[in-house]
Amino acid sequence: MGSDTKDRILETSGELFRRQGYIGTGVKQIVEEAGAPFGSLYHFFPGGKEELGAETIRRSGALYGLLFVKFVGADVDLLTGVRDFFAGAAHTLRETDYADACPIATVALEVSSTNEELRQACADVFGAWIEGGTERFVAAGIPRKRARELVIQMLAGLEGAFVLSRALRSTEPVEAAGEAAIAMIRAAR
Amino acid sequence: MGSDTKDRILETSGELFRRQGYIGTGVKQIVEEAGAPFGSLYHFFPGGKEELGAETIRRSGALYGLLFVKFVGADVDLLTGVRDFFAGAAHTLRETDYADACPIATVALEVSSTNEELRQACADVFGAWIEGGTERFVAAGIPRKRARELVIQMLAGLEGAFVLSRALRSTEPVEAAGEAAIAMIRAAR
DNA sequence: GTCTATACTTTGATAGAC
DNA sequence: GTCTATCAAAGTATAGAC
Repeated sequence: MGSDTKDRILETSGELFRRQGYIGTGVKQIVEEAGAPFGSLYHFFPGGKEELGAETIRRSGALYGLLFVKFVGADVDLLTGVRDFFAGAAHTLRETDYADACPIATVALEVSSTNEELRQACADVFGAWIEGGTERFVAAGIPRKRARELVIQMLAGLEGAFVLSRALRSTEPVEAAGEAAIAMIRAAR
Repeated sequence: MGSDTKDRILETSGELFRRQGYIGTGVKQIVEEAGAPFGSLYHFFPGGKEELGAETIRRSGALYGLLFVKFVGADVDLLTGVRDFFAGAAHTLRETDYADACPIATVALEVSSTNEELRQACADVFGAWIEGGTERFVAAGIPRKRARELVIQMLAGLEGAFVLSRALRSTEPVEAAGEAAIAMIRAAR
């Protein structure tokens, strides 16, 4: 079924897009770091870099959504889960020298005004995150309308904190955004 | 003193970096849209694209800081000013088909792990915004420590909302982030 | 399906006439 | 200082042997 080579290419492109963005990552670098033959890229992705980009965005986005669910699952306290998720994000930033933040934010900003197909892929991922988060917050007893707004506020805080933390090389923004999310959730219950 | 041609180049690169990022913008496109001779770029920026990039980041960052001061000056109510600033950001997004958001966020994410000089330029801009905002919030009666945290939370919310709004083509995230900022400021007084 | 070689385009940058 | 022509390198994509 799933090809090993194709999976390796997608995993590698996901890592590189997260650190360097879509435009800043060359297809030669991807196949080289994936240990894949150059021809395989166009075998598995006939649409070239753009098709690979779209598939990478959706795959990385789905995985990051699962990471959130792992921290903030239905079985754990919402407040505790969110706190742990932000703490984990700060920890990962420090461990990776501020390279590993959101897997699709850089790409989203790069392509939003220049590539409609990739912009749509990013929009689908963000939309799924917002809807999934809203369901989780509703399950915790927050009214749906407020739940959706709250998820967007939390996600925006996280994404913006990643921008600031990566540039400043400090986890202060991520920690501050986590505190804001916790305070807002506490007030909403 | 200041050269017209150099100013036009910086203004053009600022607009293009905001929409397409640093890597996605070619020097040829910059001089063409600036109506400047190609040779002038290397006359005014001997360090090439990187020197132009650093100067553009600092210039655009300073201008955007002034825009915030224009909305949230010492003479206007803090809450009103912040509300108007977010409303203005949402309005600009709609007017520009979601192209004009933060002038340096795309560049910041692109270069944070790949170009130390440009990363430092972005860090200087964000640092100045945070410090300037902190002073304004302190002047409004908020304790310094909380003021700094609050400014970072507001700025993170804005930056992240820009990422979401541009990709989703909706001002909902920017509006939600504005509401969050207002609520947090209100609670801090 | 794998892999190499290569075509074609665009990029940042430089040289040199004027 | 202005402007054109051009370079070397890197980018994406393709052809074709195996």
